Amino acid sequence: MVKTVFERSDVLPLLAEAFRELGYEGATLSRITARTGLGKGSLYHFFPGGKEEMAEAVLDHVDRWFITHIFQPLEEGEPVAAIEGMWREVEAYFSAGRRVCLVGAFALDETRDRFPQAINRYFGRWMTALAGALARAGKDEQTATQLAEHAVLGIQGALVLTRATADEGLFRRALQRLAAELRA
Amino acid sequence: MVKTVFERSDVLPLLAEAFRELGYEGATLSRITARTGLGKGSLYHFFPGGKEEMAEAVLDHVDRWFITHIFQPLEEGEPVAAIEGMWREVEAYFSAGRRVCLVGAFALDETRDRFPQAINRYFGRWMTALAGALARAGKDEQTATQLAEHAVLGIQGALVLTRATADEGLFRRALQRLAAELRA
DNA sequence: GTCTATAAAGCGATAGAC
DNA sequence: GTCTATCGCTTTATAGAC
Repeated sequence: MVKTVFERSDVLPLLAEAFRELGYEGATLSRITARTGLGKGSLYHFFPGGKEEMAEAVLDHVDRWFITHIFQPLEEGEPVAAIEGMWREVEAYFSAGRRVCLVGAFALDETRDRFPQAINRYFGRWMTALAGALARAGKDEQTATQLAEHAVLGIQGALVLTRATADEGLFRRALQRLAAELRA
Repeated sequence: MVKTVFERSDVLPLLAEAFRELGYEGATLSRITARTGLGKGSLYHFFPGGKEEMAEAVLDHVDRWFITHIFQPLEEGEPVAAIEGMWREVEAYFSAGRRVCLVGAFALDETRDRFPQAINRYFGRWMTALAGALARAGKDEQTATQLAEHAVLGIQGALVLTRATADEGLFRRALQRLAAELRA
C-alpha cells in the first residue's frame, strides 16, 4: 500500500485552493479530503482546531505571499518599478481572473465575521503600501490614497466580473486600464 | 395563537437578504426559517424545488428590480439622466456598501455553476445597457463599452472592499470617482 | 503521520395533521 | 398556508489502531 506523507507546508496551497473555489461553508472536510488527498486524521493532526484553524492558516499563508511579492516591494523598493511589478504579479497570481481572491471572497459573506482582523489587515496594508509607493513616485498624499483605493478595488471587481462573465479578456483589460490610471 | 400568513412575494425580499448575507451554502433552511419567520412547511409550499428554487426565485426577483430601476432607464431613457439616476439607485440599493450584491457573491464561489445563465445575464445586460447609454451620450462605441465595464466592475469592487474594511465612506467615494470618470 | 470507525449535531427534504 | 415530526444523509470532530 502506498502512503504519501505530507508536511503542513505542503497542505497549505491545496487547502487555499479549496477555500478559494468552494468558499468557507462550501469547503467541507470530505471535499478537502478529496482535493488534498489527506484523510481527516492527518488534517486534524496538522490543524487541531479543525476547519477554522485551517482557514486561519490559509489566510496567514496568503498574507505572507502578498507581503513578500507585493507589499514589501511597494513599501521598500523603487516605487515605479514596484507598482509595475505589482500588476505583473497580480495577473499571474490570479491566473488572469480564473482564480478568485480568497480574502475578498471571505469578506463578502458572514465568513468575514470569523476573521475580521486578517481581512482588514490584508486590504489595509495593500492600500497603504500602494499609496506610499504612489506618493514616493510623486503624487500628493490625497491623490495617492485615492488612487490606491481605486486600484485595489478595481482588482477585486475585475475578479468578480471575470468569474461572472467567464470572459478572461476582461481581467487583462481591467488591469491595463487601472495601471494606466496610476501612471497618469 | 397568532398565525401570520404570507404570500410568496412577501417572502422574496427576506429570502434575498438571507442569501446575500449568508451566501448560498451558508443560508441553511433553519437560518432561513429564523429570518423569514416561515416554517419549512411554508417554504416548501412556496418553493417546491427547495433551496435551489428559492435561490432561483431570488435571482429573478433581483433581476426584475434592476431591469425596472437601472437597465430599462439606461436602455430607453435620456442617457445622461439615466446614468446619474443609476448612481443614485446603486448607492441606495446597496445601502452605502453595507449590503452586498447577491449576484456578485454567487459568482465568486461554486454557486456560480448552479446559476450560470442568471449571473451572466445580469452583468451582461448591465454592461450593455450602460454602454448603450454612454454611446447615446456621445462616447464612441469602444470607449462606451470599456467605460461600462469599468463602472460595473468598480461597483462590485467597492462592495467587496467596503465589507472588508468596514469603511462606508469608501463606497461613496468610489461611486463618486466612477461617476466622474463616466462624465469626463 | 496516517487511517478507519464512530459519535453527535445539523443538513435538505417529505408527510400528514390542522 | 402553516405547523410538527420524522427520514436519510452529511457535517464537524474524536478515538484509537497501525
